[in-house]
Amino acid sequence: MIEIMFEQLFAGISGARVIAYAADEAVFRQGGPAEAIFQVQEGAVSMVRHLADGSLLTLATASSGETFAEASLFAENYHCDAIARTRSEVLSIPSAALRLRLNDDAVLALGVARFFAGQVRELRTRLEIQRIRSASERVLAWLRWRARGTPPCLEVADAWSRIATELGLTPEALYRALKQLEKAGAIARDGRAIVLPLH
Amino acid sequence: MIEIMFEQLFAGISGARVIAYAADEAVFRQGGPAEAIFQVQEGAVSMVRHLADGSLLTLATASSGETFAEASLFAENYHCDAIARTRSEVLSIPSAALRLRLNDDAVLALGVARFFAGQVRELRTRLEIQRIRSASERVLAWLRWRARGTPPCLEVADAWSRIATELGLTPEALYRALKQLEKAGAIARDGRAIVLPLH
DNA sequence: CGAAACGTTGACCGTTTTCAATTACAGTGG
DNA sequence: CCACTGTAATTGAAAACGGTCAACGTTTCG
Repeated sequence: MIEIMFEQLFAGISGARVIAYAADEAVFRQGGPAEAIFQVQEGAVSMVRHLADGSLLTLATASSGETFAEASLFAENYHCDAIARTRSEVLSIPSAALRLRLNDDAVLALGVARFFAGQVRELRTRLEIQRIRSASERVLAWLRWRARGTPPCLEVADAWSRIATELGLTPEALYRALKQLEKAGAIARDGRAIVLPLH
Repeated sequence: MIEIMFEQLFAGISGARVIAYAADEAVFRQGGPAEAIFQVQEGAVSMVRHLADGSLLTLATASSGETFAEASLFAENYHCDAIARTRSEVLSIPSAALRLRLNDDAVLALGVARFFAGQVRELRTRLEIQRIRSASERVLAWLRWRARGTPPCLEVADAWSRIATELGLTPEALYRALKQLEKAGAIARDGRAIVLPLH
């Protein structure tokens, strides 16, 4: 869903390209000119801020499908480093042309606002799910959030270990939670598909 | 910061008013017409979705200063309930007038986009901090994020117990983490002020 | 003054992490 | 076609950590 919106939004902007980065390579540096807005195609990119005492603080990590450096639409310079965590491919959308158009084109600006509003909603939900302390309740909440249809079900495309990271759990804890939920009848598994029976 | 931006943004919109809600009272209901966008002044309001099987899923909880139902700018109906968790006061900004203006006024639309982009950044960082498992490292990351100046320091305005909630910890765990950080020399405390010594 | 919320500490318990080992599985090259 | 290699999935056991409960001191405010 995010990808589609993102692609639609910026379909009219020329100069988009996909760039590959090695692990630990910088996509951009704090203080550098804010030239583009990005979407991770493959891999993961962390936003890292250099603090006054020389230490580092990770502000965010964007994985496949997620965007980063949206603020480059509104700022002159980047306020953190973007470092590829692993070998990554990143779609880069130049922001200069976009910025120009945004000042005249209310519809485009509104589209951007709408896109960000959607991200806000998604992030809030992820945050709410993160605060659930019990591993299995957290996993169940995540599944219920992602599931579609009647009965609600979903195909898990990513590796479970990656999902464990998104959930703030260790892979082991996730496996155990899934098993427990299955045993309790809260979910049914068939390969990578999960079904949530209606009570 | 969020409050200021929010107030600025919607300063020109008429019909804003503050409404008080009792605990468990609904600000709006899923399916109802999306008539306003809100900011919590006092208390806390949860967004709750009704799922197919009749159960509930909490999507977000907005506390003092935070906004909710931004999506009412883009949708006809609310997609969840908003329920006051405690006695709350909520600033309500009618969205119909706003929607009209947004289609013509690119600057306002861009301001809204910028506002949401800021929220996205903040939420991403909170999410990143939430995944830190160790209580004291989580607290330290939060402090480093919020601290300003040299040496980095911050005044804690809210009650610690509220901050504990924001951090996804119990108050007890937070007190212990603070004590531990202080003993380790990672922070210095003076009443409600926290200083982060430069190494 | 008294009530209510906040702050602080201690002890115990349960869950998750951690570490380690094993199995399944996909891709690769002999 | 099969051994080989790396990654993901799974299970077990022990330790660590934060949650919970309980008690008490402190501050705030009507």
